[in-house]
Amino acid sequence: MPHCRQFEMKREARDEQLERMQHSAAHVMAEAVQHLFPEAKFGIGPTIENGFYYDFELPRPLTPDDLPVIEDKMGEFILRDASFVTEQMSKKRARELFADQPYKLELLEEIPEADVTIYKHGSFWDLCRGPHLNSTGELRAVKLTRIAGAYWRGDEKRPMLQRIYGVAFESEEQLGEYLQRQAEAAKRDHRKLGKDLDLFSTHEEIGPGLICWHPRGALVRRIIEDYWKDEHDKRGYDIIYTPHIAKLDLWKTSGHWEFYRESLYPPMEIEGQHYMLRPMNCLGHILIYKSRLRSYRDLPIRYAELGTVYRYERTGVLYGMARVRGFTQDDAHIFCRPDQVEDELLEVVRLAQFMMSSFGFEEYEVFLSTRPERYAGTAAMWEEATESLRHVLDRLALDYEEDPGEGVFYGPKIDVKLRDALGHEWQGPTIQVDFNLPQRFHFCYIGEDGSEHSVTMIHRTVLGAMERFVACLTEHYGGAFPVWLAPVQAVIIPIADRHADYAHGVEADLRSEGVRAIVDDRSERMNLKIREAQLEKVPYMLIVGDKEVASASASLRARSNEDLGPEAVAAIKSRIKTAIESRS
RNA sequence: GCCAGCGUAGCUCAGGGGUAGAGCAGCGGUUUCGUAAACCGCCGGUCGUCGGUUCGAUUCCGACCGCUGGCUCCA
Repeated sequence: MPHCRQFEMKREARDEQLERMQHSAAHVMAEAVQHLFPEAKFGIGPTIENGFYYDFELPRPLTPDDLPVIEDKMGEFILRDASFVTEQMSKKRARELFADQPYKLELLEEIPEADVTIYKHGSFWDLCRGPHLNSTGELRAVKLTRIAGAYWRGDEKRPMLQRIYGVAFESEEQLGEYLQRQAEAAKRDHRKLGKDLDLFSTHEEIGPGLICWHPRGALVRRIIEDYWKDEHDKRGYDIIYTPHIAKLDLWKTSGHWEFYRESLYPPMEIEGQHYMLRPMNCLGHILIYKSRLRSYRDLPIRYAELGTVYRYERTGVLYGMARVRGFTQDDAHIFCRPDQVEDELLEVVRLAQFMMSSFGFEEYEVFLSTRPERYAGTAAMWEEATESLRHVLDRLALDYEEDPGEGVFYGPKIDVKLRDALGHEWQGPTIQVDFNLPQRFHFCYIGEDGSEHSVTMIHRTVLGAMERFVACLTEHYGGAFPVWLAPVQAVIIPIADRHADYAHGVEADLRSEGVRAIVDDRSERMNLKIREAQLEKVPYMLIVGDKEVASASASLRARSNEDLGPEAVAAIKSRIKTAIESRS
């Protein structure tokens, strides 16, 4: 592969043989493309987490129909079993070899060493560091998975090349398993489950990236929000509400207008004043802080809001509920004295951890983002705050990765990232120190000495945004929400119409104890009702027929497909209540 | 925003230059059933929108809207 770019992402140690295969498959794919399109120009072709890709400039756009043709060609080359041979040569020599390959020439210029290596097999050669298989015949199971456009060197100002993605495995069985896993992951896709489980929708008439929460999705959200509010009450937060629009001048003062204009919805004019839909919640919180003088004794002040914000996102980036244009952040702003910063940060990270574990996320990645090129405040302030963040992470013995220069312009931050079913990484909780807004809005507190002191401001979410969080949660559980979050916790299934009254009695009994139970009293067969409840992933099914009516019981079935047999209604009730209380 | 693909009934999908079809859902009946789909009948669509080519367009072409896979971006 062209300069064998190592993927910078942290990756588990991979089977080296597999890596060689994927690497070699990329070369064979490039060879096939070269045969089919002699005028092809080659970009780069690295291995990635689950396979490989190669970028090409071609005389015509590729369509999905081209993939099998390329695969067939690759099959021929694999059969020929050409050896991979490496050769070291001077850059001068390489430039001659790649004289008609502008992208390769560009790559060559960036290699500092005097000599480079190329790998050859058959009639194909490529600038590459290796390693490779011994010969193409060692390739066992290769499949091209998709085509895509990709900017040369990831720069949207440069030409868009055509990228072909593929996977390679050591056997057909492994390839089959991989495809099977992909199919299973697709079933967890929140966009599919959102429709199947009737959780949310978007509408062309409303606009892309704007979510309508259906009753069941809204219920899941409400349970999360209620839990969130309770936990914030316990931790000394004050829950507030602030407006969704504000005068443009406010956003000019904050710097948002200047820094994020591209992501803002344009202002609207009302009574000769320009107003703007908010992209963030912080300004209302600041104005509440500033509504009176604050004493050092008042701090820290923690204002929390489930605040809906609107940001313009390019259409191509929108993704189900995970990347949208209107979303509700579980936001809070902490105003504190410099000596309180570290403890506050510590408590916020703990809260984020607590929230993640409450919702079953045991695996997530933590990133510390440091000072970018353009920044507010002073280098010393950044250093101090970054050190506090680092210290907090160390005190909690959290594994984290540093993202140098990836901080927001106004301060360093800690991000927690979750993965969805398809492997995408999404930012969940984020904790940011802000040096910008305190300056711009001059807020302060009165110290023991009676004079004004500057306040440190922390922005934070512990879930991220409700839309994205529910999307990740749905995928995490594959739609089978734990009992405490399940929109419907129990379906009571009468076997025949004559059992309906009893079923409704059981329903009322469960509901009186806060269990979300419904009776499926349609004139349908029990089998159908069970099937549908299973598909809806309802945790408990209570089947009631003659025997149950006679014994004040119900025959219990769990969505795990277990028939738990007959059980007294009182026992079922306490079983479900225990599950709810343990949040399992 | 960019590259490619897609858009047919509420959902999943078939079809294809002569104005459309299945299953499920819905509605009306029949059935009253013991752990993942009972049976019969009916209703249902300007084939995403607008424009063009054509005697004729849902089908071909273009633009737009939306969705999908990537790229770029992501406070």
